[in-house]
Amino acid sequence: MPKALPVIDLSAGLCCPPVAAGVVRDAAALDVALRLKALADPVRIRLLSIVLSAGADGLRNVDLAAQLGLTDATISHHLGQLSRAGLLLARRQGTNNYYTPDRDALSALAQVIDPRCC
Amino acid sequence: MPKALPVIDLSAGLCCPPVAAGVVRDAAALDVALRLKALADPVRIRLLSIVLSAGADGLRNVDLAAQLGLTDATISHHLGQLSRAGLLLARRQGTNNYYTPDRDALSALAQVIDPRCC
DNA sequence: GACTATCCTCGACATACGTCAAGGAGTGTG
DNA sequence: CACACTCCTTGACGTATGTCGAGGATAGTC
Repeated sequence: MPKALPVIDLSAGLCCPPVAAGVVRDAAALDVALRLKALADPVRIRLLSIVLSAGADGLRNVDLAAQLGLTDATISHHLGQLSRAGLLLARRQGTNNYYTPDRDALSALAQVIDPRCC
Repeated sequence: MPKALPVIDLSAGLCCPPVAAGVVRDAAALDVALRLKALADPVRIRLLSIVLSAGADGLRNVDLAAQLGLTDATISHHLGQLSRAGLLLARRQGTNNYYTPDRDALSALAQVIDPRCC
């Protein structure tokens, strides 16, 4: 990518037809690509699976940093990526930030790239 | 990523439990992440959608280059990424290479990241 | 053989990305 | 107020990535 990617609001829900439904437009392709890019990292995959397997209360930055063996700065970076893509929800409580997955957003993203579904 | 990612054979079928099924192992996370990374590009999303919407015979490099306004070298690069990730199949015929989507692989990848499905 | 078409590889360039160390901003608690 | 804990931001670093131009390999045509 030679030029900077345009900034897109990814916190809104995904609303794109599946890639198999027809040739996607530029904007839709970029939207999907940015969400997938937020997911396309081994740390973030593990992070998501941990959060998905955790209780409904969610998990904190420190919890995840300890479990993944990375610094809190790095975890904060990854959490930011996932949150900005709308795949993770944050709930502030005192000094703590509890993160929970947005299962609807994940499911919607999955359906977009599934040529079988829908 | 400070150090080079280990090379993994992605041409084989995806065989991972959904991320919501439990905390995924390092290797599985890397496998899924690499496949998603192959998909996490606007050009490759458009490319896939074009190939998915095309006939069963598949499309050639030149066809896609013309439709996307990129050079054949760039298209070759993207096609290589998708093929190496096992998401695209190539069929050689004379000097032509016809590319078709691997719908099963795409569907499998979608199911891995879908917390609703399965 | 000469020419053309298709595809791939290579090298170069600019940009984006993951990680950490250091430090700052809030929010509790004594 | 002082201290501790949690989280985020910034700057720096090495690496990876997308794009192109140039050129090479193979197959088909005249």
